[in-house]
This record gives sequence, C-alpha cells and structure tokens, in this order.
Amino acid sequence: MRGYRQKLKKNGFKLTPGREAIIAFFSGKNHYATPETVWKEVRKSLPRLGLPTVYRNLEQMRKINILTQVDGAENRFYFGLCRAKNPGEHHHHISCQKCRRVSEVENCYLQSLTKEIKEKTGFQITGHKLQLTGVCKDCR
Amino acid sequence: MRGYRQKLKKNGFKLTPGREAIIAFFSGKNHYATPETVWKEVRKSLPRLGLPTVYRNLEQMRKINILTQVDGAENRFYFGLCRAKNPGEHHHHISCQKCRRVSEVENCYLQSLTKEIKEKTGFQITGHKLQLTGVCKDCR
DNA sequence: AATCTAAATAGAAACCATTTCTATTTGTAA
DNA sequence: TTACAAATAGAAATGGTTTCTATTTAGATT
Ligand SMILES: [Mn+2]
Ligand SMILES: [Mn+2]
Ligand SMILES: [Zn+2]
Ligand SMILES: [Zn+2]
Repeated sequence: MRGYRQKLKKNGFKLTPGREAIIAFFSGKNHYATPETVWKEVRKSLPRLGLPTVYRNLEQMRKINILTQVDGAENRFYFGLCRAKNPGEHHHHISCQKCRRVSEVENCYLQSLTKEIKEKTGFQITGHKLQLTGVCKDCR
Repeated sequence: MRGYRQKLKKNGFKLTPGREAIIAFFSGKNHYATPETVWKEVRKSLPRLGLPTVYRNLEQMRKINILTQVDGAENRFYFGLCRAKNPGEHHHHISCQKCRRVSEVENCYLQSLTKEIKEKTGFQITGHKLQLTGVCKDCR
C-alpha cells in the first residue's frame, strides 16, 4: 500500500481519496474488475466519486504500471493489480475464466520465436499481446 | 472466390450481393479493414447496402472461418480474409503496423508452454489469444 | 415460369461503454 | 496561509455496435 503512494508521487500524481480507494479496492482481491464495478464498490465509501474520475485514475495508474489492463469480452476493459516483481518489464497475465483471478506470467516465451516467424512470414516482429485464459487452482 | 460460395452454401447461407461484394473487397487486398471501411467501399457498387448488414455478414463469415477478426486499437474490430491452409484449425495472425497487411502464423508455438505455465502459476490453460504486430517485407 | 417461405435486408433508432467539457474543488509546495 | 496546477463532479456528447420491424429476396418447390 505504501509502495503505491510512493509510485504515484514519483510520477507527479496527487494522493487523492479516489486513487487511494481504488488501490484499496484492488488490494483486497487479486481479481480483474471493470471500471463500473470498481466505481460501484468504491462509491460506498466515497459517494461523490464520479465514473469519469474512475476511468481517468485507472488509466493513469495503468500507465505507471500499478495496474494492468485486459481487453475482456464484449469490447470492455478490465483492470487488475500488477504484482510482478518488476511491473515495468515486459510480461503477461493469465486470468481465470471462472473467478477472474489474475496471475503474472513473468517470463515471456515468445521472444525466441521472432526469428522463426520472420523466416516464415517475412515480418519483422515489433510487439505482441498475449491473452491467456485458464482455470485457477481454486476453481478446479 | 468459388471456394467461398461453396462454404457459404454449405453453412446454410444465401449468396447475397452484399456477401459477394464483401468477399470481393477482401480478395482484392490482403489487409485488415474495419466494418465501416468495408461498408464505404462496398457501397460504391451497392449503394443501398446498410452498415448493420455489413456487421452481420462480417460476423457470420468469421464464424465459418472465411474471415478472421482482430481487436484493434481503440476497441474497434478489424476483419481480414483468412488464408490458412485449414482455416478451422487453431492458428494466429500477424499484421503490419504500417499497412495492415495480414499474414497467417499457422504454427502455434504456445501449446508446448502449457505445462511450464501451469507449474509456475497453478493455472490450467484453456485458451489464448495472441496478437502479433510487426512490419512486413514491403514496408521495410 | 410462377409460387412460396425462411433468410436477409434497409433504415431508423437504441444501446452503452467510454470520453469530453467546464465550472468548481482540492492537494501540496512554498 | 496562500497560491495554483492538478483533479474533480456532473452533465452531456461520442461513436462503434446492436436491435427492431416492416419489407424484400434467394433459392427451393412446383
Ligand atoms: Mn503484471
Ligand atoms: Mn487465418
Ligand atoms: Zn479461478
Ligand atoms: Zn506493411
């Protein structure tokens, strides 16, 4: 919790009640949630917090790698706390299709494939996005 | 071109002018396009074709693996012709960030990682979506 | 060729997650 | 305490996508 405060300050963001409440919300559970879900929950303690503010804060905290964003079903965003050892480093996430739990996949196994794909397709690979779906330990 | 007609009929779809025009649009170029782009182009020969019809047709043809769909930037859909040897088989696509050219990546290199990821995260992997970005031969 | 019917369509409207706007408030450094 | 840029609330707009319904059409049957 303290770590997030430092990270916000270091990046020039103020410590607003909204930001603190959003982080507190995610700290309680290691699951993804939509902006609206976050809003409805956080509003219980901050009734005047607006949904646009939640969107703004989620995006800002994603930019500084406090949160991670997943493009979920139906073209909606999901956010979750990034718990990687080094959140700024390239890595992936896997989410449970039953309970939305998130886990870090800190090794990226794809970099080694760059050469092979280049030979086959002629493309110089500049990036990739990997969306892993599964069932977590507790849901089996 | 003839192949697509067979595929449509086999799946119980009628051969409408709209569907033929959409396939003709994609056959001319091997690039992704948004529904709106498809619509604006196809409308030149079929002025009465509606945008909802384009959406419907794109989705139907994606379901029977004539087209492939990519979740592009800004939460928009992109569609392109699938040119895999066996379009129904699991595979990926890479798209050029400059010209939107699509290439098939028919080998999926990720299946072998299932075991390793399971050991590290406890997740049983049930699926994945890989979005590869690069620069194609012609754009370099 | 005429008839039939489920599939497909056009056009308008609705949907709804997300973004923008502006006047007001607030965190924080001095 | 004061000053001010950052942040906010609330309302409105945005825009890609979907839904709705009356009408048309592709293709099978005669
Ligand atoms: Mn992470
Ligand atoms: Mn394909
Ligand atoms: Zn789970
Ligand atoms: Zn290119």
